[in-house]
Amino acid sequence: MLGGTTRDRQAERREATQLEILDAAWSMAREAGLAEITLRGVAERVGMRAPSLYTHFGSKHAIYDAMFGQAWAECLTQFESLRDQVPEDAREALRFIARSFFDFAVSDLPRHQLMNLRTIPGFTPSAHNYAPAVATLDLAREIFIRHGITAQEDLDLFTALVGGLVDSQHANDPGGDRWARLLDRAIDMLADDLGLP
Amino acid sequence: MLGGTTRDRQAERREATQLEILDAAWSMAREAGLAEITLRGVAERVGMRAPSLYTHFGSKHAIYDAMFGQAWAECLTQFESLRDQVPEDAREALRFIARSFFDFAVSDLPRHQLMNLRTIPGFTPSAHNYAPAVATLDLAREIFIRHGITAQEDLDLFTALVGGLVDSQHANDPGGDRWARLLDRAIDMLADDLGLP
DNA sequence: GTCTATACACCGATAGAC
DNA sequence: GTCTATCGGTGTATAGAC
Repeated sequence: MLGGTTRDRQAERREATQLEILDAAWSMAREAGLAEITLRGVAERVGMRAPSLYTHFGSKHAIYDAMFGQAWAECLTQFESLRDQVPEDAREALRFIARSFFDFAVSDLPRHQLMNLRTIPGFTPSAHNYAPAVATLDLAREIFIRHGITAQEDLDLFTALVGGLVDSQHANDPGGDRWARLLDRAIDMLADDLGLP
Repeated sequence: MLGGTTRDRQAERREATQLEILDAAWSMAREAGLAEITLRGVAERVGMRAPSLYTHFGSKHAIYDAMFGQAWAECLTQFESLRDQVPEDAREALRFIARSFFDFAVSDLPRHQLMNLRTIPGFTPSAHNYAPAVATLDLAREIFIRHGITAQEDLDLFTALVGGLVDSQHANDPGGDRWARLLDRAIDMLADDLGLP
C-alpha cells in the first residue's frame, strides 16, 4: 500500500534524524564532557537550529534519556555476545564478567557517567530506557546462578566491588591502570569469600 | 596597636561573612541539591544581591572549592578525634575505619557528592582545599602502617571497596541499608586476603 | 572595602509563521 | 519539520554609590 509505504519512509527518516541527533550529542559529550552538552551545540552539529530539536525530543533530558538507553543496550549486546564465552569454572567466570564490565566502563568516561553515575543534575532515566540496564543485570544474575551463586547479597557485593574499582580508576588515575591491576585480586578475594575452589 | 586591631576586626568580619555565605550554600545544597545551588539563591539567604558575593569569592566554583575544603577538614577532624579509639587488632581496626568513613559518607549526600564524586561540571578542587583530603588519606595510611599494612595497593583496594559500597548505597538504596549490611563482610574479605588473623 | 544596579552572553524552552 | 523571535533563568563583568 502506498500510504503505508509513505508512513514507513517517514518513520525511517524520523528515526534516522533522531540517531543523527544522538550521535551529535555523544560526539559533543566526548569533546566537551557529558554535562557540557548544549542544545545549540548539538543542533549545530546536525545542521539545525536548537528549537528544531524539540520536534524529535521533548527536552534536553529526553536526549540524555535516549543516550542512557543506547549505552545500556550496547552493554547488553556485548554481554549477550560474550555469554557463550563465559568459562565453566566459577572463579574464572567471575573474573571474566568483572573484566568485561570493567573494560566496558573504563573505556568511555561520558558513557560510564551517564550509565552508572548521577552526574547530570535532575536527570532520572525513564522506565523504558532503564529496561536494558535491568536486562543486563538479569543476565549477570542468570550467569551467577548458573555457577551456583544465588544470593542477591553476593551479586550486590560483586557490583559494588567492581563499581568501586571502576570509579577509583576514573577519578584518581584516568588513563592509567592503578586500580585495573587490582581487579583480578579483588575478584579472587570475593571468590574465596564465596568458598569457590 | 589600633591599626592592627582594626585590621583584625575587618578580617574577622570578612571571615564571618564568608562563613555565612558557605552556610547558606550548604543549606541550599541540602534543600535543592548540590548542583542546584545558584548565586542568586545563596545571596538571598544572606540578604545580599548576587554580584555582592564576588566581593568574597571569585566565582561560583570558588564557593564549591571552599565547601570542598570545609567538608574534608570536617572529615579529617573526625578521624583525628577517632584516632585513639582505633582498636589494637588489625582486623577490628579495618572494620572501625571502614565503618567510620562509610557512615560519614552516607550521612550527607551533597557533602559526599562534593567530596568524592565529580558531580559539579567543570569543578576541580584547588591544591589548597585539597590538602585536608590528602591529610585524611595520610592519616589512614599511617593507621594502616601501624597495623602492619604497608603496601599502597592494599590501601587502594580498601578505598575502592568502601567507596564502591558507599556509592551503591547512595545510588541504589538511598536511606536504606542494603549495602551498609555488607560492609563488615567486605572488610573481613579483605582482611582474609591480607592474611590477618 | 562592601555592596548595588546594570548589563551581557549563554542556557533550555515556548509560540507562531512558513 | 524547521525556522525566527522571544522568554525567564543562569554566571559573571563592570561601574559606581556609600
